[in-house]
Amino acid sequence: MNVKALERRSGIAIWRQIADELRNEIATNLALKDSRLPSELTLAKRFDVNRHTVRAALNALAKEGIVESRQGQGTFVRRQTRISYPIGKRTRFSDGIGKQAQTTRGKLLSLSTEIATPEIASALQITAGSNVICLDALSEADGMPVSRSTSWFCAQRFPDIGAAYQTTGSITKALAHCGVDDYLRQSTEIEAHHATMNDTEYLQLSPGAIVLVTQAINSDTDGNPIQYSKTRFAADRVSLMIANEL
Amino acid sequence: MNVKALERRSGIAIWRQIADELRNEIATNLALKDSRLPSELTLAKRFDVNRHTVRAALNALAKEGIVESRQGQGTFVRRQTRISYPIGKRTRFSDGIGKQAQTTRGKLLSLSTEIATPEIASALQITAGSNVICLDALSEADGMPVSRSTSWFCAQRFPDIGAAYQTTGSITKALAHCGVDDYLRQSTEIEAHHATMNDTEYLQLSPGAIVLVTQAINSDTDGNPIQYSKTRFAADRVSLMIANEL
DNA sequence: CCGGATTTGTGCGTATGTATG
DNA sequence: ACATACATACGCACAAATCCG
Repeated sequence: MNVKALERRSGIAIWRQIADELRNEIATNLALKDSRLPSELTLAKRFDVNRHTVRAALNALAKEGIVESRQGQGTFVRRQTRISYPIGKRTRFSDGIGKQAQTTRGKLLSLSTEIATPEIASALQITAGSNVICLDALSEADGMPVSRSTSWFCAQRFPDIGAAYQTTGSITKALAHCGVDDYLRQSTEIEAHHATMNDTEYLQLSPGAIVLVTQAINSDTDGNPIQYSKTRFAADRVSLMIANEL
Repeated sequence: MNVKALERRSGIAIWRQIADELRNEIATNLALKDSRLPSELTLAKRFDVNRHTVRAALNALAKEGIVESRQGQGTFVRRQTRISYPIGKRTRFSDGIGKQAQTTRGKLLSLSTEIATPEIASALQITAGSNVICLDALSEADGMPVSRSTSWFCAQRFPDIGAAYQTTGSITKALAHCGVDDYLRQSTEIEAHHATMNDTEYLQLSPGAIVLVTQAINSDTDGNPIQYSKTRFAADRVSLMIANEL
C-alpha cells in the first residue's frame, strides 16, 4: 500500500491529488456510504503531508457533495452514486437512464446542415461532400447534465430529423417520425480524456475532470448506417454497461 | 470558442490545464501529425496567459513525447497514436492487441487463493465464502505498460489456472489447459477515474492521468461464469472498441 | 548574402498560490 | 492565525535559430 509518494512539481496541487485519491476510493466502494473516513491526522500520516493539506482536500470533496465534515465527530461519506448507461445492440438513452433517474431530458443546443467530412461520410457510408444534418444536444438526469452529444444524419434521407427531435426530445422518437421504427447499435468506440473548456462549461465540470468519449454508429435493420454520433459523458456521473445477449 | 476562462484556484496549475486542452485537440485530430502548432505567442493570446505559461505546457507535452519544439521553426505534433482494444463476445487481449503492437506480454504480478466476497461470489455465481483464485497481471505492448488486471476464478473448478497462466502468459491458453476451449464475454462495465498512486506506479503514469476501469464477466458456452476481472487501462494509450456482429 | 520578421530559448524581478510547522 | 519556503504565473528584455523577400 502507498507505494509511491505524491509528486510535487506535477502541476497538480497535493491537496487535489489527495482529493482525487479519496474520491476514487469512495467511488470504488472501498469506503461505504455514511461510513466515517479516517481522521484528518490519520490521513495526514498516511499521505505524509501536513494536516492543512488534508483539510484542503476534504474541503474540495465537501464542495462536490461527496463528503461532509462534522465538528467533533469526523468526516462522513454522503454519496457515491453513478448512473449506469447501458450500451448494447438495442440501447436507447431514455430506456436505460429513465429507470434510474427521476427526470430525463434532451435539450437541443444547435441544429445545422453541413457538408460531410470524409470521417462522417465514411461512417454513414455516403459520398463525401453531400449534405448532413448536425444535431447538438445536452442530456440531463435529475437536473444535472450527464452528456453532450453531436449526431450526424444523412440530410437526403432524414430532412426533418431536427424538427422531429425538437418536438419529441428523443432520438428514438424522432427517427420513428422519419420512418425508422427500429435500429441497432453497430459499433461503439470509447476513450477517456480530460475535460476541455467546452466540457467544463456545458457539463458543469471542474478543470482536471474526466470525460468518457464515445463514437457510435447506429444502423437500420438492413445494416445501413443512419446515425453517427460523438458523445461526451461526465465520467464521475456515469458508468457504461455493455451487455451481450447470449 | 474559448467560452470559459481557465480556473486559477482549482489546485491544477494553468500550464497543466493548457497541456490537457492541447493534448485533447491533438488526440481528437484537430491537429494532425507533423503539423505545426500555433506559435507560443498566439497560444498565449488565445488562453490569455503569459508566454512562459504556454512554454511550461508545451514542455510537459514534449516530455510525454507528443510534441517537439525546434528553435526558430515552431512546435510540431510527433504522435497521436492509441492502441485500439476490441471488446466483443469473443474478444481476446492477445488477438486484439497483437496485430497492432510489435510485442505483447502478460506478466504475472501475484497469485493467491482468497475467500470469495459477496461481490465476487455473485459475479461467478458461486456460494459466498468459497475459495477463489486471484490472479494479478500486467499487460504490456511495445515495452509500455497498457493495463493491469485482477481476475478471479472458482478455485474448485480451476485449481491449476495460476500455474497454467505462468507458463503460457495468456488467459485464453491457461483456460484451454483447464479444459475450457471456448468462452464468451457476458458483460462489461466501464468507468473512468483519475490514476491512483498504485496506477502511477504500475502503469507508469503521472498524477492527474486517467485510467479506464472495466469490470468484466466471461462465461463458458453453457453460460456459466468462469472469470470475473477488473482491468485498469492507461487511458491515453488505448481506446476501447465495441463491435456488434449484425 | 543581407536584413527584417518570426519563432523558440533564457534570465531576472515580483506577486500570488501552495505546503509546512 | 502567523511565519517560512517553494511552486506557479506574470511582465519585460534579449539572445539564438530559422524563414523569406
